[in-house]
Amino acid sequence: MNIVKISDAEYEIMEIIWAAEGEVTTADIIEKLGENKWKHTTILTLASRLVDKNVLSVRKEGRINYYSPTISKDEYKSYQADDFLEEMYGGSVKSLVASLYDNKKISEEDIKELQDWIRRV
Amino acid sequence: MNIVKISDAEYEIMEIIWAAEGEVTTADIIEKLGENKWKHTTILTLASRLVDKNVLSVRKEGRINYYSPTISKDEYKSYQADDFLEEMYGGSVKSLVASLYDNKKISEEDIKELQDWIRRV
DNA sequence: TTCTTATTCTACATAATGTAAAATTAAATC
DNA sequence: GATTTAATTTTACATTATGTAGAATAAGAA
Repeated sequence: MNIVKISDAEYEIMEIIWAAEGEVTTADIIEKLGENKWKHTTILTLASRLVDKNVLSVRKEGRINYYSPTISKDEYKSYQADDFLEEMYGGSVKSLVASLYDNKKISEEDIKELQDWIRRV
Repeated sequence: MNIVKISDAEYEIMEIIWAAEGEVTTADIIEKLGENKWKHTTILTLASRLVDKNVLSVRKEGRINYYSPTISKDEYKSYQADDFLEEMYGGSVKSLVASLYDNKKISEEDIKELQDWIRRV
């Protein structure tokens, strides 16, 4: 499956859908966002783009759309992470982490936490 | 310093400049790229956009431009990496690596390599 | 002074994104 | 069944980034 990047506005919609369990209707999305964030047609546009991007699927029942994610948030993020890793560090996590460390973007603490995780894996 | 993202074409120019040592002229860039990649004005446009983005600096002597990076390739990459990390994993490397691991984007081998690196840091 | 040539300006098409009105269609109501 | 309501789909449009380069300008060379 080819996961494409989604925009900031699209991501906001996905967050709501990921946070919910089971299917979500447009009304649900509007409720979570608060009526004043976007006009409802805007939300529908974003949702349909997400469907185009294969990250959201829709089931139609009468005139109601029921949306559900085709991929979990964690999966989505890991796809993006892997993409980035591949693109920038030739797929080497070590290179990524070392680069962050050398440029002081992460601390000893961060490394320690990572170390702990590795031990437990 | 605020590091912005640079486009693919811009990145190609930067790679040449990063690979060189010291200042680089337009002629140098054209030579490295091969005459047929882009028209020279295209290269100049890209270079000027890189200057706008503060990732390239230029020194003018007569009518010749001498370019040099304002940031190393590794620094640039680490900025992007940090950005990504912040955006997607709230700055936690552990979360990033765990997510990659859980979703099978990286192997035991990769983890082992990371482990070795940590030991030596 | 005129010609070359390197650089800067201006231009333009394409794609992504944010945003939403207009049109359509399905359901509810009279 | 005809009409109103409400949800979805279509169409639209401005803005920005990007790839690409021709026109205009300016600085040395001849």
